Amino acid sequence: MAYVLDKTDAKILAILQKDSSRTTKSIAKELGMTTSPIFERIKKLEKEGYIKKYVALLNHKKLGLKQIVFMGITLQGHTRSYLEKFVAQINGFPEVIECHRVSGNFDYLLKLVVEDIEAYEHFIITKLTLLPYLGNVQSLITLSTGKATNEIDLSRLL
Amino acid sequence: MAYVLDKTDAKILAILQKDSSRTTKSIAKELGMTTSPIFERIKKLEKEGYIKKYVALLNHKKLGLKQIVFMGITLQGHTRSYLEKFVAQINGFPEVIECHRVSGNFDYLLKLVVEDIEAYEHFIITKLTLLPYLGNVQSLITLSTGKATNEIDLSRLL
DNA sequence: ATTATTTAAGGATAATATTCTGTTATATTT
DNA sequence: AAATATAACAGAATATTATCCTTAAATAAT
Repeated sequence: MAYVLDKTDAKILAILQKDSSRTTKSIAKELGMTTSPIFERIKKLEKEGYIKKYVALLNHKKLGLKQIVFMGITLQGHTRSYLEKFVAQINGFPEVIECHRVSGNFDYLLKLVVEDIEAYEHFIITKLTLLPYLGNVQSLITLSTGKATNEIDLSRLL
Repeated sequence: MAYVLDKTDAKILAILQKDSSRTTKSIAKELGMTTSPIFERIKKLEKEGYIKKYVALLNHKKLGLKQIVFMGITLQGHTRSYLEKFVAQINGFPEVIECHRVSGNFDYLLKLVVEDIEAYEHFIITKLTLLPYLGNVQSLITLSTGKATNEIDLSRLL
């Protein structure tokens, strides 16, 4: 039987997805509880898979990766093997941090983080265009980012 | 004078962006050092802003948010005040986790995480269409996600 | 070569994570 | 509704880590 979250679990998730360096003590205090149940709940949330992992989010601009690019891609063939091969190869490109199969005007939508436009061009020439069955490619160059978060809306559960 | 990363710093960042629950002890062992320098370097990386924050990544599907949608949006007016107002209002929508000003066929590219298509439609009707100056809207419904990470490519620094 | 400056090592301390036990509340069964 | 089983909590004890401090080694500057 599936484990169902209560509001306390939701609050813990809300806190941790904002700042996972929070201590159980600090969370316990905020929620008016002791550390034991908070600790146990967090462990359960991890074990049950509600928490996928803990990561450090880096400042990509400071690390020299200033350009975000989205690409809408159309493939020429759509057999299962084409699609699988495409995704497999995309997974090997560290520049690509997201690859979504979509419905609409493209087959795939990619998100890339690269140094600059020049590096983007280099990626296209040396990597992307080597993929077979590639159809149309449309680039969306990010000029600025107005919002960027990984926080899931949990208000429904709170 | 700007602080420049060495390879040890890059390795630490690479480790932490994969798993920030790693202890300094564990990292120290992996890099053949003691905990003190690792600890100090991490603190410096935080202070200098290379590490933005630590977060828990949640399993959105398990939390009932199964649908990812991208939206290409065109505005009717492009004065500064239009754009600023648009971004400000977008920031108030928890469904929208990313909002990028882009060049190309759209003005903005949005990424949303919602329960399902129905919830997406509800978002459009009750929230998006209330925005003034809205021009064309194109939806890209995600069918499946072949890759999704937050890990920045640090190979250049290693 | 000599002197600063930075970086690491090693150990000490403080804080937190983790475990354990007894208790209370909640739910289930009869 | 009473009895029983189950789950959640509080509080304390222990194990690990984080954090700080001092000294030594390494690197850079003079």
